[in-house]
Amino acid sequence: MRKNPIVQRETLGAAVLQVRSGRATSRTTLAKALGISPSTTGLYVDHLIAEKYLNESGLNQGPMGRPRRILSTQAEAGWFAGLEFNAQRIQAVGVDFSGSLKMTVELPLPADVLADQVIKSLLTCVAKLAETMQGPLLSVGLGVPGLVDAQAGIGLYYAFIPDWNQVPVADEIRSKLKVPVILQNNLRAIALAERWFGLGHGLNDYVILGPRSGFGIAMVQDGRVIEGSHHAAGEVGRWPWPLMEGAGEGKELHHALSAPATWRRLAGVDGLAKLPEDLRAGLAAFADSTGPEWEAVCGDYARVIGLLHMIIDTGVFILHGPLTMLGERFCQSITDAACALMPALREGGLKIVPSTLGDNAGALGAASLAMEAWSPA
Amino acid sequence: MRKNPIVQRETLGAAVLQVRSGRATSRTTLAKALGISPSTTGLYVDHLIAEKYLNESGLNQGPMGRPRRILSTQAEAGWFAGLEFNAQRIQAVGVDFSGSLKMTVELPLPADVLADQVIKSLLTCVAKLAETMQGPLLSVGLGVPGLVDAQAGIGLYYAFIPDWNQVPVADEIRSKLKVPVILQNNLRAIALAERWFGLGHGLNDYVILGPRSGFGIAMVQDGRVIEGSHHAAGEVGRWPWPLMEGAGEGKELHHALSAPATWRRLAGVDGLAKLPEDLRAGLAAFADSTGPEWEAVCGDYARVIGLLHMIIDTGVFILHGPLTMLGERFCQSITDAACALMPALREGGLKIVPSTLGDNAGALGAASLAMEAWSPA
DNA sequence: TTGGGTTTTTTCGCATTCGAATAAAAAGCC
DNA sequence: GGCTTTTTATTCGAATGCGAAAAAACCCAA
Repeated sequence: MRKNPIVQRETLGAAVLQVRSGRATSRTTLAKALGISPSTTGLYVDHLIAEKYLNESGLNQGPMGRPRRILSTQAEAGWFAGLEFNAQRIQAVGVDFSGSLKMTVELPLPADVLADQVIKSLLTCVAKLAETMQGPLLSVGLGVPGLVDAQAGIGLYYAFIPDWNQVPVADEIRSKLKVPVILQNNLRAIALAERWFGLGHGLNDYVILGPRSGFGIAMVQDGRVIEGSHHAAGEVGRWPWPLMEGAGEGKELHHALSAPATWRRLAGVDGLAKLPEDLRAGLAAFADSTGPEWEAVCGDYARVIGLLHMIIDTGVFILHGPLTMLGERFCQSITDAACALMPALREGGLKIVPSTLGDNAGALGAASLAMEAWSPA
Repeated sequence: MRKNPIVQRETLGAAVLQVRSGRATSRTTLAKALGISPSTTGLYVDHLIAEKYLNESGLNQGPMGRPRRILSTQAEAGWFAGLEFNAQRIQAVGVDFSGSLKMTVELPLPADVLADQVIKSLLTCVAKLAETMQGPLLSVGLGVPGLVDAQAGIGLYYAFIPDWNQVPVADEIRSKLKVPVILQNNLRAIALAERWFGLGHGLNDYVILGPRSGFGIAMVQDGRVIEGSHHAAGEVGRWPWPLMEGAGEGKELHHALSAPATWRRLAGVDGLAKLPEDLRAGLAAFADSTGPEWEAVCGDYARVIGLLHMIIDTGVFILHGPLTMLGERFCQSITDAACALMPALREGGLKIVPSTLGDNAGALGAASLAMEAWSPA
């Protein structure tokens, strides 16, 4: 038997993350992934197995040599809650310790909802999840709309909930549930969701395009989400647009590229026209569209994405939200238009792809937050 | 006496950096800055003093308690070379171990210079510096124009030196001088120069605006320079401009905002007009200018900076290069124009300042690279 | 079946790093 | 001047993490 006392909780958490993500499958690969020695890694793994967070699930014989003892996360060790909301609804997911989505809950919010009630409803969602999820709740991730101070756990501002100003959501929920609560902006949470549940698996640099009721982006550089000095990185929705004309009401990127605006432009109707009941379906109808409207929309997207690409020189743009219904062709049209407008992009390898995640990407991202933040007691 | 054997070279280097920058002035503050225990810090400092890299320069009595034993770097311990070049000239600086600029060398390059001769000339510059600098050369930093793979030490591409393609500059120079050689793009080196010699002292997030023969930016986020997946972050010069018109020859940001273009626009002459002999002086003449040309130039700058600000939400923009001759008022005009065009910026606290560094900022940045990379043998 | 080759895991001694306690150096205060 | 208070630096035992070497587990070939 080996010596027992180990303490670095943070490293234990990191080890679990590596195993859960599949980046590390054995003690040796885990050692490399964590950058610590194989001997120490052995101790950590022993500890985690003793505490029932990990287990050994068989052997993996390579072409030669002693086979690896495969490590995997113990699904029953507990679960993570991912909560995301906007002014209309809360979406919540329960994810087991292995990182598998087990349950989704959706809760509509009344019109003109206030911060207090949002928090209460968030707790309701967790309670609902807890009814079916196995084991203890380990931590909670929160995807919050608007400006967010992730470090402090405070929701700074959100236009569509009147009193959403300097709300210490994280503390409020932590005090009720007695588990760690981690906060992040909606869209930045989605960036994490891509890493854990979507296309961002092996990626270290990518940008999330989030056209919903407005237009914003989230950037991942070197594996880290960019926050900005004022927590406002990626808030490009208030770019004046079209750029060269003067500023004015309605002349912002929000009004040109949001999901409703995109539908209106494709449908060729003005701002007063009623939106379809189901916007996603409404958009899907245009998946095979052509013509000047299509060109115009793609052109605007191309311009914005082109500019972004030349600034931060990232690898991939992942399109999110309702507009994914427009499919691959939409992304391809944008790529083509961008390369036509900006010859420099041809070499740079511009790549735009629709996300494979659905409507609950935000909640999944919140769950990712929870997973990334957790470490054993 | 304490025990002697210490090995973590990297930590020793980091300790010297903290002392040199003035962030740490005593053993205790150094311990905090490095995130290691005071006891260990004591050992490291002893070692560095024994090796003549640091010394104790008196006491600093606080309001109470035992006074701090002030640590400082030993200027005579050696020196760093900072080299920067473009197609016209090399600039080189010698910086002593305390980080003080001691010497500058400038060497013009012949027209149509090739990579080989650039490298030879770089070595000539180092030799010239070595004649007067005291102590051993410790490391060399290189500010290279164009695309650069900093990690690999390779100059990838530069339009104005014909055979500047995949040049392993770092290795070539290292093999001659037998000291570490660190590479970085020109403008990104300037970003470091601001931190060590200029306005970026306490800053962790800022953007360098570099209008010279073209237009590019360098971004520092959380203390780290952003490189981009293809080493091309900040290469915004090929943005189509004016944005909404189609692409075309000469319709790029380069051609609107470069230093020569700015002069031409302010002077109201077309692209064929001859540039003044001394562009800096020529620009300085417009420092008190007004009128539609001034407005137009500031408007374009305002648009670009505004867009950038909303994307990466950084704290400060530092203007570099010849246009600093236009002074504070230029920056103020841009700020005003940006806030007029983009109401969102008013809250965000947009701040634009001219750099206090002169023409040798690139070389100083290269020297900063050298300092940051060095650690004792 | 036995022995070499290869890769993973563990053992074991060592030493760097830490923490708590101690010493040191000054100021203020009676 | 001695006392306490406060902050900085050092001492010293304890222990975490590392490296080298050994052990383990598997393949393959003779």
